[in-house]
Amino acid sequence: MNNGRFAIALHILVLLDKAQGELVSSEWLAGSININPAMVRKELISLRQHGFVQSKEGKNGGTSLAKKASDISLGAIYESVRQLSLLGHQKNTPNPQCPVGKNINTHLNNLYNDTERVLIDQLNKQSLADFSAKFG
Amino acid sequence: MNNGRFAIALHILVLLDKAQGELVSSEWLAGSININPAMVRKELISLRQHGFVQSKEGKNGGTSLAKKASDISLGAIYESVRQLSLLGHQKNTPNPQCPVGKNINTHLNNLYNDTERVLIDQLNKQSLADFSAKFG
DNA sequence: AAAACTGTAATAAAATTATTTACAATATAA
DNA sequence: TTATATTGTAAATAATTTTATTACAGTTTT
Repeated sequence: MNNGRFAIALHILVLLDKAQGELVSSEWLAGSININPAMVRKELISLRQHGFVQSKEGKNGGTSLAKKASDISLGAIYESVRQLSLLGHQKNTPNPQCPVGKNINTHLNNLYNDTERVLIDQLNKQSLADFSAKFG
Repeated sequence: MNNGRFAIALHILVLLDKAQGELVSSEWLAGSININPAMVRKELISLRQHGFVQSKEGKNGGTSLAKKASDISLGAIYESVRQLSLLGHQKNTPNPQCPVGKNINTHLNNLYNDTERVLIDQLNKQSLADFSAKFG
């Protein structure tokens, strides 16, 4: 993977869970995570697109969870932030004249996909509610 | 993770397996992977330190596998190139005054470790010999 | 109409990763 | 015993990716 976004997304979602439906501003979220509010808003775009949260504009606006925390699996959160394949190898351009080079990307991709499937299954064993509960 | 090195390391090891004990030069390896020989040599340092390969200096020198391909698991290769934790979050410095921020790194680390354990177990189901056999 | 927000884009900075260059050391072979 | 091929390693540079900042238009509420 590649993704510090996972930590940010999960952090946001835990905070929203703790807010119990109250609207929370991006500035407040940013204060807990200790990053810039614009970064939070950027991640919120994605979380909204994936149906995890809903936002309200304007004064006293903010964001809340769009579904129950027990219905959001950590695997789904992972999938919302993942970009490339797990082990990276974006710009892999081996020599096509070599029998190994010619085929390695196919075999690597198969391996990555299988591995990532297992990783997501593992994450799916836990919901946001489970994770959030660890914070007492 | 973070690691394009995994692809390079595995590619090198497959090539060495195919060479059946013949010494292979870093230049030749670099030609198949289509990267610079110095990059190959850098990765070889690590592979040597992990006991996967052995090198011979001087004219007609090169590198060969130091153990049977069936005794090198993909999980061990992964572990040789991994640096930080799986999902990245090196510079995560949340607000310690927030009850969530204060504890999130602990919980994230536990989650990452558990997840990575499963990932490595999955990779360990395959040896270098198994992977190399896919190349006919 | 003022204030407190979100939404979004553009830009900049920092960090990471990859590449190149260079050359000393070593071993073989002519 | 000299030329050559090769590893070992470091330093410098370049490219890419990630993260952060700034800015401001659009929305709601008061």
